Amino acid sequence: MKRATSKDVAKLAGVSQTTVSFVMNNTPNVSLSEETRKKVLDAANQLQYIPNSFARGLKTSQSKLLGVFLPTMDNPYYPMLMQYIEKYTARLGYSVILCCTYRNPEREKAYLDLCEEKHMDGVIYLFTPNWMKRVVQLSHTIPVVLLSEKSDDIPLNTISLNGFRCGYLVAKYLLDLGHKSIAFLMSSVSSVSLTRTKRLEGIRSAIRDAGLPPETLQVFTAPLGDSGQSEAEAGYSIMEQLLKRKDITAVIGVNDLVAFGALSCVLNSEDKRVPQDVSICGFDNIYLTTMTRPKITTVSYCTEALCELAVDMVLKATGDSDVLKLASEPQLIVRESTGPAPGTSGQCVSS
Amino acid sequence: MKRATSKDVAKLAGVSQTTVSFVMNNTPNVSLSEETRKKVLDAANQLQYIPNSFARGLKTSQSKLLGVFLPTMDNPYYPMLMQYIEKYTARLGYSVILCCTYRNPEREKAYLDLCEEKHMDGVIYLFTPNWMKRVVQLSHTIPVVLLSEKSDDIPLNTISLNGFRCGYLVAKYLLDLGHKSIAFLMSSVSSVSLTRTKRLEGIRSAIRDAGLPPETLQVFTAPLGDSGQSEAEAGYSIMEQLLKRKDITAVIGVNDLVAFGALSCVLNSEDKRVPQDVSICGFDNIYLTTMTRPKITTVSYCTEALCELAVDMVLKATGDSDVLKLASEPQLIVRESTGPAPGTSGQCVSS
DNA sequence: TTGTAGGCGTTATCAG
DNA sequence: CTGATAACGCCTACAA
Repeated sequence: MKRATSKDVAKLAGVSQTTVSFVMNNTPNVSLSEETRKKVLDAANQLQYIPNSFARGLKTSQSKLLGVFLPTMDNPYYPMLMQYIEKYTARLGYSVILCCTYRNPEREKAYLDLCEEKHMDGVIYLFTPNWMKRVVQLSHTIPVVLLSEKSDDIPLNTISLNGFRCGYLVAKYLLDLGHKSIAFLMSSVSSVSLTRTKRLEGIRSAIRDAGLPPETLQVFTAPLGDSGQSEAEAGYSIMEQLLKRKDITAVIGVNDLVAFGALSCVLNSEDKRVPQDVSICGFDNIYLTTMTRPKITTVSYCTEALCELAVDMVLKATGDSDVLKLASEPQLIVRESTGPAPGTSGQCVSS
Repeated sequence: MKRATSKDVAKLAGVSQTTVSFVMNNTPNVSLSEETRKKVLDAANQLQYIPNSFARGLKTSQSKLLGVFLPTMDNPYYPMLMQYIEKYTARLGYSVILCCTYRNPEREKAYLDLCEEKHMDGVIYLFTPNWMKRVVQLSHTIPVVLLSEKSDDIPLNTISLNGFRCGYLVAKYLLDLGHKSIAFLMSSVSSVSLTRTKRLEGIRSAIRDAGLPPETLQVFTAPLGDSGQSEAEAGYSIMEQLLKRKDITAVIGVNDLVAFGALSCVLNSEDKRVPQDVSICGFDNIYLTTMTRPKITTVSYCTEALCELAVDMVLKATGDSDVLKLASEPQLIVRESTGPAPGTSGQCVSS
């Protein structure tokens, strides 16, 4: 049973294809009689007419498709953003294609090609591209927005997550709480990402500003397993080591997953408590951080708003307009997993 | 700058469009000279020729698009399946459109329509549809596969998660461990789903088979917040109540998220320990279950294999062939969160 | 082995 | 206000 075409509708309604098109699209600057309109609508309904998007695309070269690039779904951060994007685009009449790269440049490139082939109306990157050259090239054809870390030398619209500021915020907060020996926990995948590097820089900067020595921060990187859960594993295993030491009083996970792993570890130890003995915090504000007890202190970027903004930018972009660079103002979300350093009176020195 | 078309390539290569088409598609039963082939390939390369999928679709009515329906991304179970599906389809040259319904029938219907409009080559449902009539209708046009609970009266290809068996497995396991008073924890969204009902039936059946009274199982439902994290919240808050009682020795979450919430609660209590005082387990085998300490006992359905199977079914389906019904054979994954009932010698009675 | 020609279902430009 | 008619870019008999 073949699908009804606009021609069929026209025939049934006793009008021309053109008229059908006008009615279906509510074409402006065309006024048709109520009668014709109704006739067409009825016919369309009766035949269950659904416009063929191929034909339409051929004419309009609009696909109503958006490509969303992400490295993995294993970190809930990405599905969360994905969902925000989907929720918003659906309202605008666009659909979303999942472009999961697994941090594999080949896959990334393949999806980039796909974007052209399918004439996607826009591309949103939730991480820093690996094929920068190709992405920039693509951006001449299709609007691209990066929702990740900003790199000044990239000529692409980007909404920066402002990793530096995130790191600074967290570190300043811990420093104000009296912590003098802080650990930064990275999984090995972390090293890849610009965002994560920036977070580290931010932390270091806060320490410097506080007049403390660089040794205040110690960085630990766990070897990587193969699967995504290894981020939490990483946090757990590094924390196991750290528990043997007396000096560390605060732990910053490179993201919430790592922080979660670290927290699990401490929760399982007999002698240490969070936050009385160790403070733990992360970045991203994924839902996990509110599901644990204690709930995890973290940094949020108003992700939903940023996602909507990214969509707006991508859809509004008119050809090669000026490159837009925005930075989110991250917010520290203090919850239960952080507190004054042990042996401190605990006054919060912040302004 | 307009995209190159096959006509451009033909002109540059000094051949006809037809030849270009032949070369690009490696059309069988056509042998062209190495020379022409190379000429065309070079020209295509030089012009960065990418076939226009609209035009191609218009002829072939294939979109190389798959619609994946899921209720939410908040439960990691769904992103996990989504990722499995994406990983596999990408290899087969298909892309995936995220159809997130938020359990809202209107959205679901809208996406169903979209599937027709975009001529998707297949649709995979990761939950039980709400517009069964519409889905069945759609299935006459587009292959549909359900990866969820089987309902005998639904004329759709389905891979059943076999919720009944899942419930049975878990219950039998706990019963064998000597538990005589078991709680089943549901969030209020759970009540919607067929899968979850089946799990409950399976549990009850196991109890019956063990010759124990129905009161062995007590069912608790938490009121629903608005967001997805409330599944874990539900587990947590119900567990808070249960901790005040002495009778319950084992808790089954309607899914891993609920189980996780329950676990968090117990972990935070002073007097109870998992699994010594309470056993906790769930369903789905999401990555969270291995991230906690103790790791959570759960049921797995070999989801990756099932996802690939679903994709195969959807792509191989030739028109209205016979409806295929498969059932997964779920596997109990015993981890650290379950153990013998308190006061039991703890022998495992299982064969 | 290669080229010609027609059509897929829309939209858009013109006349009427 | 409505109706022919011509593309859009590709595929595919069929012809050469």
